[in-house]
Amino acid sequence: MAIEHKTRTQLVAEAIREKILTGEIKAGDPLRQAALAAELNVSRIPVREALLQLEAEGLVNFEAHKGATATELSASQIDEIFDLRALLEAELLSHSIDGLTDQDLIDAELILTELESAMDAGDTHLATGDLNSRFHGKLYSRAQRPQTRELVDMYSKNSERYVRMHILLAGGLTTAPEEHRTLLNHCRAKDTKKACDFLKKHILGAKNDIKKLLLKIEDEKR
Amino acid sequence: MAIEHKTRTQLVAEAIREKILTGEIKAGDPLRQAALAAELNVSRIPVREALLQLEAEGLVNFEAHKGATATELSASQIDEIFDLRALLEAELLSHSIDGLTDQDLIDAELILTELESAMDAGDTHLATGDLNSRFHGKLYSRAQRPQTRELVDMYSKNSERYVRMHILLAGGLTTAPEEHRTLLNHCRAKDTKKACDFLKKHILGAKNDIKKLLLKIEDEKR
DNA sequence: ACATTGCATTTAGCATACATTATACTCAAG
DNA sequence: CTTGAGTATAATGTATGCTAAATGCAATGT
Repeated sequence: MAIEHKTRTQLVAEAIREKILTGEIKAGDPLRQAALAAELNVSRIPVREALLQLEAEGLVNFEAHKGATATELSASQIDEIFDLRALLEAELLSHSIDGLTDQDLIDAELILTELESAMDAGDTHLATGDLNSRFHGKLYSRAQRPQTRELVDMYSKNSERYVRMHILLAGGLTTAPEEHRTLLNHCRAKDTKKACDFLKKHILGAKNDIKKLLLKIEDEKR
Repeated sequence: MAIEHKTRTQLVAEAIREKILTGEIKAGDPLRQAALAAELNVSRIPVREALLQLEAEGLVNFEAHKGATATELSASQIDEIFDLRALLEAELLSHSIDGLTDQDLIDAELILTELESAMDAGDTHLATGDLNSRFHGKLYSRAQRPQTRELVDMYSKNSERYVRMHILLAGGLTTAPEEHRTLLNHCRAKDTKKACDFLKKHILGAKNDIKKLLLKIEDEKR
């Protein structure tokens, strides 16, 4: 295994992405190239290139001569993104479900139990989001649709900070864990239609929770 | 109206994009930063940044320390991209169709007649692709789904060179113009289901044509 | 008091120069 | 003849510094 040589640009991109996802950089905040460069001990070039990458990921807005800002997602944008996720993830699942092996299903269940015990332990942040996306990822793993997968990953990354915010403010995921169990069972039964329909509902349900929260926050600003 | 100041990066990106779409740069070709910089009379910095943008658009692969190449789409990737397009464009249309005004429909029809006369005149290249995407764009114009729209635009840009290739080699679009008429009629009737189903078939039909061509080319390489 | 123009400051865009990595080639050893 | 280490070369990655655009502020005139 060759040691991998990460470029400064990649490291900087990771650093900034993390800052945005954790909320250290809030939506709308300007991202000054010089400040970031100084903070991370690099020149402005890798910072610029990292910002360009993050723009492609939808995490920052980059305006010529004006600078970059962390993207601010309005309630209507959240709406659209989750609709897209429902559409794309159902598509992925439909292509993956028949290829899922028994081992895959066991793995998925293991992740689920881990997720449940993490929630019982009151682990509201980090772990739950990660485990959640690992569970979904497992179910999509046999889809052989790399581009679709990439899209889905991008959008879930982008929604992550809002999910985290929601977990923080609402004190946990409101979407019950048994929803995941139900989904898993549909997959076990290889019932494509039921599984995909349920998945869509599952995602759209999460959307509504987050949207409510966001609308409340948008309101409070006035 | 303020004059718009295009940055060198943007200009370079447009130049390279055009080279790729017209086929001047063929799939798989390496893109040397220094050569492009010299050719376009800029330094390597804007070239690098342009290449990063093009990577986000899926036109270029950028590998650290190895350089950039024009992306090479295999038959299976074409397959996936067109599936995605069918899914996303149907989604867009479903959100747009009820909002389409009479004027929109007239505009769409005008574009169609223009397209038809261009094809009659034997204009195999440029115009047809552009008019085609303008027609589709018109139908989606009331969707109020900016992110979805952006995705769709990205993917049609990315497929464009293959469509052009197909037009060149097969001597024209095989998808008959009356398909567009049929689609337009469904939209006039505000028959969402029929319109979307037909649109999907329309896109998947184009997919199969192009895939056949691509498989033949891939075969001939052996 | 208000708008407007011009200047100063800040910040982004870009060119040049240097550092680092990957690759092709040479040459020696097995 | 093949293989492998080492070196040369060419390409990419990054730092530094200069240029140009945008923003804020002050001064001037109405």
